[in-house]
Amino acid sequence: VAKLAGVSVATVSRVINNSMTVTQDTRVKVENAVRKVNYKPHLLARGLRSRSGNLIGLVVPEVIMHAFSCFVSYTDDSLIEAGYNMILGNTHGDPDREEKFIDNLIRMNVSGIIFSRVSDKSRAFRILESTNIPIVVLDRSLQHEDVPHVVLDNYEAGRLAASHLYGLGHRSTACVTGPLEISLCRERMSGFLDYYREKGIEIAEELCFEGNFKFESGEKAAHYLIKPGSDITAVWAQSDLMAVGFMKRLQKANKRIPDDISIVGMDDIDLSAMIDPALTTIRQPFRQMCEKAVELILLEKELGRENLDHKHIVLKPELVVRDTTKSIV
Amino acid sequence: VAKLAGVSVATVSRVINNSMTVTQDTRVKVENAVRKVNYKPHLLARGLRSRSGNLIGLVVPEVIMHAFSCFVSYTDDSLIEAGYNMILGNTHGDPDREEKFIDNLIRMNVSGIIFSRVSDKSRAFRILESTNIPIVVLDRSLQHEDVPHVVLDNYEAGRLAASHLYGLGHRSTACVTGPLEISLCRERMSGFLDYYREKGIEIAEELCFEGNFKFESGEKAAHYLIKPGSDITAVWAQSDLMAVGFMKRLQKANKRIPDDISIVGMDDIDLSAMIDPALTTIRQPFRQMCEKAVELILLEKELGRENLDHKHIVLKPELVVRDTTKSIV
DNA sequence: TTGTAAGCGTTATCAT
DNA sequence: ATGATAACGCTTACAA
Repeated sequence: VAKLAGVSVATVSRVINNSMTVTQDTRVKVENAVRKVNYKPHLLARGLRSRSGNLIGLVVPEVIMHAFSCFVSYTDDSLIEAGYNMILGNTHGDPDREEKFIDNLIRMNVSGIIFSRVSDKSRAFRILESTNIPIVVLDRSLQHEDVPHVVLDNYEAGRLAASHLYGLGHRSTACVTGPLEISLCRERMSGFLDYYREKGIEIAEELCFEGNFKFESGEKAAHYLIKPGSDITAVWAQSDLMAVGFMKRLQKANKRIPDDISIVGMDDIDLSAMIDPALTTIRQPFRQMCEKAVELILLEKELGRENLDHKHIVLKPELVVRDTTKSIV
Repeated sequence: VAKLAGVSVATVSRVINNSMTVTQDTRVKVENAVRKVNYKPHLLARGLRSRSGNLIGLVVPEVIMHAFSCFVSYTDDSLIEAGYNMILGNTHGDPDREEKFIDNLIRMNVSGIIFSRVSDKSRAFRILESTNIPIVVLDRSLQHEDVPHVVLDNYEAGRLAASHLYGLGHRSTACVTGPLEISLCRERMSGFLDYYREKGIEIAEELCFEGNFKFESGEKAAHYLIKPGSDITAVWAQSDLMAVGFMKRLQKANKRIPDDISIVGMDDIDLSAMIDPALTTIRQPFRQMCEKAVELILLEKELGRENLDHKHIVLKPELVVRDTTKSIV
């Protein structure tokens, strides 16, 4: 290609990779030629030879859910910044697709995989163990796992919600969880329950409704939990969407928020600030999680998984008080 | 690799690519070997030689906006179905990033680019013209362009909103648009205005508020349009988010929806059905748009851009009537 | 039907 | 400091 400008292909490669073993003289010559032919190195061929491409895979269960579209956007940002390109896999919560896609990634020799697993049932790790591709688990981890990961302190999130409600005087509360096959949902619930337990209040099992993070399951939860005779004064939902569904059902039943029932959500999606009344919620630091995940995977690539000092990054949730919670003392 | 099982690499390649010039006998032999070593072809090396990889790029302005996260999800679905992998670029509405990313795609020799441009100002086409990579413009096209595209009939969407409101008896209406530098916003507005004009009603320029598709600009629009003395009875917002912002501001001012003012949105995002009252809106067939875009780009890859019969696919919007519009006759 | 060898666009090694 | 040349993992003429 650009060697039609005096030198050998090797030298061109050196110029492009800023090898310092090249004269200023020839460097300029090559750079001119490059500009003239408008030459662009082929990124994939590069990866082929040097055994290290510029591709990093991101695996998420559902792009259209707010939390994950944040992951997609923010991870992409950080990767681009670091000079990588992102290849995205949407598993739709299906372990088969998950496995298939990860297989694809391996076959592309990606430099790393950032992985938000479908559920605790994910089998995909078996495949990954046989390679030495750097991997970081994002958001959905298992407690006992040794794999590097970046997660929220979900137990603390539960305690935070509980402490806010308890502080406002609520003694009779309920909890709407995500799918309990996802371990972070169990952790959140434990945090919530434990806090109340420490205060001498045992939340009955019937007051924990298992939803699926979506709007409709929030509505269902309200239907199930708020019966005539129920004395619940507050609820924590493990996603804002469920919280909003809960509110909608309540408003239909002519309950007033927060006067009759206080509600806390989780995630702090845009919607939370838009609705009326605006939702009190627990914010997850999505952007920071993605930044850390990218940092970690780059580090892992450089040092090897074994030599990683801090393989486990745990970030803190933050309480955002708006208008759906109210003191009842 | 797997040629340690009797044959030559060429034969292995033939087996894997289902070349029919191979004996059932050796085929079985090779397949066994492949299974034994758990051999996986390198997808990128493949693309290098055969000049046709399995990668297709998707360029969107903002992953976190609902419409675009639909594009991401649905396009990925269709691509996976067709045996491709998607590489995603989030341009954040920045022509520079757009250009840079498209450059990257070209340098990876992707088999195609599906492209939802930043705005009419996008310079990226200049780069693309110099290659013969198949390209399909999704959603945001320019009227006079010859590039293959898949778009909504935005003019018709405007007419649809207008005809619904006119049919309900609304004679004094306003319109909240997206950024007018995006041509589809202008088309939508024209459709809306033209319909009313044909009925003998000229909508004054001051009654068209230019927003940016987001919630806040809907609030601003309401603040601007609904002054004391204004006799507007209905509004069309070019995005559901703006419609919801509009509603929120109205509710704050103690206007009743739809009794005092009818509202029509656009997109039919999940939120529309969640809020109270549920939003009447114009639905875009996002899934279908993505399917068509993938079909088109595959066809373009096969036939060449010149031999494409139908380069321009225009899909129809659909009115979804809910609770924010009401007859005033 | 199968093997041999060339080639895709890079980088890495080894002379020079 | 630079040039040949091999190599990366695959596909594809062409020859056998």
